[in-house]
Amino acid sequence: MYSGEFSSMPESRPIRDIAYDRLKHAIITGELPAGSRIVETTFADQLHISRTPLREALRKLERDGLVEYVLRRGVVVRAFTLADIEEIFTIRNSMMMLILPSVVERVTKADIAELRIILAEIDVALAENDFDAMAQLNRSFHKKIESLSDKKRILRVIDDQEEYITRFSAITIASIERRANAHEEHKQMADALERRDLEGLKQLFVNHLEESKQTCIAAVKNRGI
Amino acid sequence: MYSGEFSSMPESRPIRDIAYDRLKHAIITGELPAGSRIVETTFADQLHISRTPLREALRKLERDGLVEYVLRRGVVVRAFTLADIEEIFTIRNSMMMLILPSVVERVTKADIAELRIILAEIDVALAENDFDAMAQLNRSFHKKIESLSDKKRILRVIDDQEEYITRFSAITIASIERRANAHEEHKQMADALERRDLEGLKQLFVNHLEESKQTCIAAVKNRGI
DNA sequence: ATTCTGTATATTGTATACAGCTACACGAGA
DNA sequence: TCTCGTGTAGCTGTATACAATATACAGAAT
Repeated sequence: MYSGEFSSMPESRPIRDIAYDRLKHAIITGELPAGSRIVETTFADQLHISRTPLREALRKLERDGLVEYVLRRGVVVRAFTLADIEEIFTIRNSMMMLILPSVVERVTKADIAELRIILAEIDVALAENDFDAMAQLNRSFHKKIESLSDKKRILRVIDDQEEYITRFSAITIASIERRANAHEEHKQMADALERRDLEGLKQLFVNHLEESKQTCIAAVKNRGI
Repeated sequence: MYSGEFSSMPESRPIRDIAYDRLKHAIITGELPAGSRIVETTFADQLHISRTPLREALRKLERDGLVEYVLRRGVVVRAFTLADIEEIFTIRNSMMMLILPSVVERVTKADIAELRIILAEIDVALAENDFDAMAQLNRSFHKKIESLSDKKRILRVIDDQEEYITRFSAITIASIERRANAHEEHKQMADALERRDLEGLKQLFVNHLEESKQTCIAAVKNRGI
């Protein structure tokens, strides 16, 4: 029956997952700001799908904590308080401390090379003031380091928490000194990782995340959420 | 149309949430063991509901990580490895360390009294060898302590992780010496909390969770999951 | 003017219909 | 006996239909 824009992928995942990804992306990027109401018929029509898979996507987002469900009123994109941001960074920091030993243990020369490539790309993005690319690359850098660990469940916790703050990454990057400093810190991380210097790496992460948090909080205070 | 067993609650939550709770409970208690396939039509009939709300419940369980989804094959209750259990306790321990300061800061005399009541009830359950009651009460004890914190997001992480191991609580309690020791440790926790002895409490939790973990792992190794 | 109320409308909650895929059983041929 | 279709039953994926409820708004009563 359905033969819309997804038909090109014969082996494709269920439509509900595609809808889920789209909505999640829209929320994370801020395209759908906090407080937005997600009316099922409207969004279903917009995505050219029926309500059924859309609703299933909404149930997932509900469990993710990205949207809030009100009985008989549907879902609304959730807002965040400064306390939320504070906790998210705290959790993330704590989880990083837990996986870093396995990261240091498992890292290979090839991994370091990959990290250096990303850093070089960030250099370019920095020079070109390409904020979108920077946000993407910074995320890749962190993801790459995290992926070196084999602690799947801890990684999932980190991932879950990260989803919430990604929408503020643009804000953080907008800060001139912060984006330069962050880049410098990333380079030091790659170095520490190459030396398999666990303690050094831990300290770098603690500082890095603390700085990011402060920048994020300051920015949100100024602009509101 | 529907006038089944839920009709007695006119203001009730959506059926999908009731189905979600039921399935979750069944998984957590082990009534639905790992590997069980959840066939939509079968379970929908069983719960006297249609597939639609059941499917939405399944999407939530999927995000919880309690079931696994296979394309065009539906969902299966997920299995756990020892590595999973290890990580779950690690995460939980780490999160507890993060909330304990706020717990110690916010605890009141009334809270302590509540804890002592639970402890007295555990005394009774212990004497009567009522394992179910013990499991329930132990959980209440921990929940009560956790609830003293105001760190909502961290609490949610703890809660999420706890869901996974609850199904092993019966195993843990089955160990004679462990259940006596655990009770003793709980009493010491209440005392430390009353003294607002943060460091003591931290140490007690680290030991308590470590012991629980070891018992859990040993039991699972013997019986399999 | 204000408040209340009835009704229309919008939107969610649930059930059902139908299409398509997958796995498995069964039988034909080697 | 084994292998390889091939049909069929069972199940999932999606769409649609229908029911129930909340909201908005107009009009009546005060």
